[in-house]
Amino acid sequence: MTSSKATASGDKAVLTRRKPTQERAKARVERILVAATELIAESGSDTVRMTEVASRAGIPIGSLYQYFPDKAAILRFLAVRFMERIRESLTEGLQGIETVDGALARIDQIVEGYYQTFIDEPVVRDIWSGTQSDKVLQALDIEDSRDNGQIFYEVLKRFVDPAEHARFEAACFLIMQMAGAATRLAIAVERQEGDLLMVEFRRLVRRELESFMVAR
Amino acid sequence: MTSSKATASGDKAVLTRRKPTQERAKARVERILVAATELIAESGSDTVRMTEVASRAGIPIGSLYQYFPDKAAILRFLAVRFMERIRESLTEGLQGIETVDGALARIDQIVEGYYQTFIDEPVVRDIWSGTQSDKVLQALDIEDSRDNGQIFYEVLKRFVDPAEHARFEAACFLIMQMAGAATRLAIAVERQEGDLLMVEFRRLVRRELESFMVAR
DNA sequence: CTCATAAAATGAGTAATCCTCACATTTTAT
DNA sequence: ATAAAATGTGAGGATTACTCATTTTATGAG
Repeated sequence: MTSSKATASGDKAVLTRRKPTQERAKARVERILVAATELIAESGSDTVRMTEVASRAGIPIGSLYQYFPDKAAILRFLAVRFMERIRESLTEGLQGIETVDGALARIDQIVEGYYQTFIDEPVVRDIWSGTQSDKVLQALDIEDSRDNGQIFYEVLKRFVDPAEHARFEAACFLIMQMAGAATRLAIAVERQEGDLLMVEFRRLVRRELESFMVAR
Repeated sequence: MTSSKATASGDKAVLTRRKPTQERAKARVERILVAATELIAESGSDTVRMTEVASRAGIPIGSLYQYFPDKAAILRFLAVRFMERIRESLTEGLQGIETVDGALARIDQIVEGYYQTFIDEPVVRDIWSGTQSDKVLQALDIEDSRDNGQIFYEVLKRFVDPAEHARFEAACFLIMQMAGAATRLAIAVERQEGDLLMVEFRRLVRRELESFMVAR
């Protein structure tokens, strides 16, 4: 999934784009992404113009469209890249868990780290706010939550009564989406209030997980 | 807030529009909204064209812009109208609560009713999915959650230890946003899975509230 | 090295669509 | 009846995502 090829584009017309194989082409794609990232950081993804991205990247507009079928594809690429980053830190953060308490503490850290990432990176914040405006990205986000929830579930299910496994799986999925929602909310309000909301959210998650994790 | 005048539009330029005072004008505004609603129901808010709305409403494009400064304003109006509807049913649903158990049961009903509304009304679903694509609407949504959370808080705080009131207030706000997120998720996936997720969500809310509501 | 063929690059132009504004018409006030 | 205010109108301006015919560069066989 590192390349720009995405089967998810089967919405209206299948727009096949050149896949960068030569070095020069790969460098170009990267320059496009850098340019887009900079411009988003400067003025928000809504106001970014394709011509601006092209000129900032130092390439003609036609070349830009060689690699990205449309504007949304650029944002999508950045969003997917971010999702991959999150996935990694999630997988990493869940490694070597031994006890229920250990698990809960680790999850607390993960959620807090997630929030911090949004605070620190304006581009992530911007693109993520607009996640819901693109149906394709919306679907990707849901699938991402589902996958992350699955990872969560696999790691934690051993602490859960097998009779509750199905429910717990659903809960993990739900929690992932809610983490996104809570974080979006927290970054949208004043910093201080956001911090407070995240504290409450972490408590909520803990409580929810505790309710599943019987002492063993 | 029933009129189209909204202070929230202080983003770029203040676009003051004619406020319908004559009967004819009021009828026109209503026809615009009906036309927009129909078209959204038919093909989704993304693909609705202003010229289509106008012709469906049987008025020229210029007249449409007499009452709505831009396309987003129409969607916003419909969204706000929906928020008002929800607010009413929320206020109503919280009336005459006597016990903690009564409160919890009532809230369960409210959340379920909310979900049902989304399932039953495709237009609501469509506009709401796009809530996050419009910054202004996003802000309105957050303020709405805050207000609803406040209503919740006022009704339920008597069951909560005063020392926890501040936290509880934040939790109510958070829960409102999460209800929106959970519902959006539930309607985005297959019906059966959505039902399951909502069951989990309701359980989660109940657990969260129970944790605050000490027996009295 | 030379030429033919394929791949990639280019940017002026097309198409779609939001929205304006100068003028016409209708309503209200005196 | 007349002036003033409110409302109605739709051709066209403005923006911007995206295309495609043409030019440039790479490849490779003779």
